[in-house]
Amino acid sequence: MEFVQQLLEWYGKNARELPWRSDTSAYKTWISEIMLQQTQVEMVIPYFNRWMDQFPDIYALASADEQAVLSAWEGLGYYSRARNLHRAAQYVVQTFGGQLPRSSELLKSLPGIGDYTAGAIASIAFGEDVPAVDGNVRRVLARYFDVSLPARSHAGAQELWRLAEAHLPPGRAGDYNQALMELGALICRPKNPLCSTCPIAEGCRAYLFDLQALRPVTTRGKKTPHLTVTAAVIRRGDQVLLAQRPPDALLGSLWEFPGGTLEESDADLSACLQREIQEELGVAINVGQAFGRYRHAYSHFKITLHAFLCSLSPGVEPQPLEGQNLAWVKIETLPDYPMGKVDRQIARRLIGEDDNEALPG
DNA sequence: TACCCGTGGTA
DNA sequence: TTACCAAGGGT
Repeated sequence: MEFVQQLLEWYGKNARELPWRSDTSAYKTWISEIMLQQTQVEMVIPYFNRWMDQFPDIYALASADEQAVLSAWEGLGYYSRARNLHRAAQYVVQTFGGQLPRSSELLKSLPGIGDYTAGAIASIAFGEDVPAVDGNVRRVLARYFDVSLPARSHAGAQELWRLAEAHLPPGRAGDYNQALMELGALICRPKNPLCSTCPIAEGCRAYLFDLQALRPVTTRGKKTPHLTVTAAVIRRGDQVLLAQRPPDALLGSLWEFPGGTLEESDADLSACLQREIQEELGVAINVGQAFGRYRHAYSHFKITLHAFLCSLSPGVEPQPLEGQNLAWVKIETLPDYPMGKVDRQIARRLIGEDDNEALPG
């Protein structure tokens, strides 16, 4: 059976013990697969364990507040995954009586489940004979079969799915898919693959031709822009002002210290902050002393954020001009509001934790 | 289709 | 420092 028998044998001996592998229930498999999207195993493990304590089944998830779901997700990134998970749970409870659909095709109808995740859940939890091609599988197959089409192109993806399906051992799709992924993660790594210990190196064309570094074929990404942004820590007594971000934006539905991007027309950082607050909240703020400089890389751009302690003149009340939720929050309750990394650093500094997180200057 | 969407690790 | 990568999906 070509390389598949060797692959399955290797997987049987070398599979890592992971929290979601001891019980391949549909719910646990689903949660783990969503968390694992674009996220490494070591990062997911503690989140998965906490999640199962907090939302042990689909009913607990469906009935939870979105804010609690986002807080459980805080730090994992790609927050639409959490919002989609929450929506999908409610949909499954309402439409399917709490039972996740058992077929790959139906699973794809749920928000947040695409081709890969549908194949993974259907094969691992329900035993359906369907492939699941993720970044690991793309790399393993592109090397083993020396696929020269760009892996992320339409034609390349089609070819890789075809290869995955063509070699799928009936009745063992779950192990087969996971074995390919495990091999990609542990042996057939993007850089410095461990070909000397690879169980299928013998038949690997990339190994034969020494093309490992050129497979899979990738295309150049564009350069990431670097923006300068400002944020206002507007204090009033023991409270501070938070704004909730739009649901479909970057860091959607998370809370932040209001502010925005420095523009050419801004004379300086203070002018930028005053303009942004005027636009978003309809008020003039008094910009006080600097409260830290933070660098951060998002998925497709980088920022340097300058935070400032600010105040409002007596009687001035901020307005949600862009339809956003606003909240005056006591400092000690800041941990209750889900935030992205930079805003969380600011919040922690306000509380008095991690006094040295901000960069000098 | 290309672009948007987080964060942490690595070379 | 920068670029790339990680169990991708939505639009």
